[in-house]
Amino acid sequence: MIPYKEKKVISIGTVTELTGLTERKIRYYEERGLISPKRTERGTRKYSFSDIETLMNIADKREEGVQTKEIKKDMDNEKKMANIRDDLLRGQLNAHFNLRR
Amino acid sequence: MIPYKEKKVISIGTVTELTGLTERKIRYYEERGLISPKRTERGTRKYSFSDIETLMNIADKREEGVQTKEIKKDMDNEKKMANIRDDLLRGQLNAHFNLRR
DNA sequence: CGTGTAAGGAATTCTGACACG
DNA sequence: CGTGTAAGGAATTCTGACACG
Repeated sequence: MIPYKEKKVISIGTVTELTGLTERKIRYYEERGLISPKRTERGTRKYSFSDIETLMNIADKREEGVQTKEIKKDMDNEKKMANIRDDLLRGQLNAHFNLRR
Repeated sequence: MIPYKEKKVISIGTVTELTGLTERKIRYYEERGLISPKRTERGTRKYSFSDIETLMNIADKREEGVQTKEIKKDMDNEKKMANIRDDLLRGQLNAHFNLRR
């Protein structure tokens, strides 16, 4: 199971088609730290399917009038929560298997 | 579960990096019917992760000296076998659920 | 048959800036 | 703050062809 979803291989032109956003917006959201495309040696941006999903969520939030700063805060928060959840789960699994030893 | 693997969004330059093949070879294998990238309105080729896997298999076969015609025959055959298998499975499932009715 | 290469054109992508608000 | 646009350069991609074998 290779993580195709996270592989950064899509150029910005294709992203505009997939998301309906302009290049300008996409680059601006990067500037604000909402997404982090990879750069080729030459400097062209490469996005993953995951980035595209994020961009579509951003587009929805922006339509609701949410500012990029707010969107970023929410996204960072979600990641934090996910990490806490994963840490807890890991801890429980470890405790479980340690007890069984 | 979106089929990222089949979505044709990768341009040929990225494919050369991912597969190690030259553009010439990639286009030639298309000419021989081994792969079928999508074309944008403007005419640039777009490949899927699935296409990339196919290309890597082709590269291996070519190194073994297998001709493209032979490779195509094998690939077509594999697809045929997969279809037969799927048809059989579908038939069994249908029979199963019909009997239960 | 399979692949390299030079050729010329057309579209892509990038950055920094000015604009409006 | 968020986005549009014109500007100029650099790299990408395409096709058809000649080459070698």
